[in-house]
Amino acid sequence: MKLTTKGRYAVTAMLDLGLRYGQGAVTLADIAQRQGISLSYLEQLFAKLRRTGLVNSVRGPGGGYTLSKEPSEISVAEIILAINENIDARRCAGKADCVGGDRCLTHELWEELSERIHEFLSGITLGDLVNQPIVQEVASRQEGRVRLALSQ
Amino acid sequence: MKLTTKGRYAVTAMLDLGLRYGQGAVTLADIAQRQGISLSYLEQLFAKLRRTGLVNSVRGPGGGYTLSKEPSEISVAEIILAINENIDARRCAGKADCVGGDRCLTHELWEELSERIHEFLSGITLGDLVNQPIVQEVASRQEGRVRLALSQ
DNA sequence: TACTTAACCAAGAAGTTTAGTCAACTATTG
DNA sequence: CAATAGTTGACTAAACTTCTTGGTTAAGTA
Repeated sequence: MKLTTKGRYAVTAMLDLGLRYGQGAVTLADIAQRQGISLSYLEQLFAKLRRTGLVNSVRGPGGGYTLSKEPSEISVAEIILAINENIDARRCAGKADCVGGDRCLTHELWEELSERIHEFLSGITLGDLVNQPIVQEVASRQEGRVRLALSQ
Repeated sequence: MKLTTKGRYAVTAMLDLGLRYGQGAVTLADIAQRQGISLSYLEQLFAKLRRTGLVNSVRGPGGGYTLSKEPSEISVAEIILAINENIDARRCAGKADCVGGDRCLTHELWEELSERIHEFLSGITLGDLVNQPIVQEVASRQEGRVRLALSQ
C-alpha cells in the first residue's frame, strides 16, 4: 500500500465519474478540466483502471468512460491498488543479506501494518464519498462553472 | 500523509530502538546491520527524528540513540510525519486554474481521507508493535544472530 | 466518403524522491 | 592522545512521478 499524489489523482478522477454515474460516458478532457489534471496523465491512469476492469470505455463522439460497477461497490483501496500495481516483489529474493529469514520477518511486520491500512481503505467506497455533503457542494459548484463557461 | 519505503525504514529502525528501550543507547551501525539498512541513510533519517525530538543522541563510545519517550507514547504516525516533513503546501496558492475555490475543495476532500489514515496510524504505537508476538520472535532471532556472529 | 471526436499508445523530458557514498568534523570515553 | 560514534554537508545514481508530444485507431456524424 503506497499513498502518493498519484493515488489522490486517481481517486479524484474516479469520484468525478461517480458523481455522474448513470448519466452516460464522461470524457477525460472534461475530468481534466474540472479537476485540473493533465489529460495525458489521466490517460495513463485510466489505461490501468481499464485494465483492472474498474471502468469501461466508449470510443468516438459521445464516448468516454463510465464506472463498471455501482459507486458503492468500488473502494478507494481498489483504485489505489489498480494504479500502483506494485506487487512489492522485493521479498528478499534477490538480497544477499537475507540470511536466516530475518529480513523477511521485518518485511512481514510492515506488511501487516500495510494490510490494516488496506482494510481501512477497503471500507470506504466511491458511494460513501459521493454522499458526503462537502462532495455534493464541490460537484454543484463545478457544474455551475461549466455552465458559466458554456454561456460565455 | 505519504506512505513509502522511507517511512517503512524509519518505523523499522524506531522499532529496533523500542525493543531495546531501557537498555542504554543503540548505535546506528547496529541497527544498520540488524535491519539491513545502509548506515548513511539511517543517519539522514535519524537527523530528522532527532530534530523533531523523537530520539535522543549520545556521542562517543557507548553512545548511540535512545527513544525520547516510552515506546507506548510514540505513534507510527509521528515517525512517518517526522521523516516526511512535507507540509503539502501546494494548496492551489501557485496554481492559475484554481478559480472559484473548486480545486481547493477537492484537495480538502482528500485531506479528510488522509486525516483519517493519520488518525488510524496515530492509534498504533511502538509499544503496541513491541508487544506483538511476531515482533518478539524476530527480535530474539536477531539477538541470536548477533551472538552467533560474536562467538565466531 | 470525409470529418470530427475521443479513446488508445509510445517515447521521453523534467523534476522530485529514494537510497546511498564520501569526506570531514566534533564530542566523549578510556 | 587515540578510538569511538554522532553530526554535517556535498554529491550521485537510480527510480519514480508528472507531464508533454505526437501519433493511431474506432466510432459516430455531416
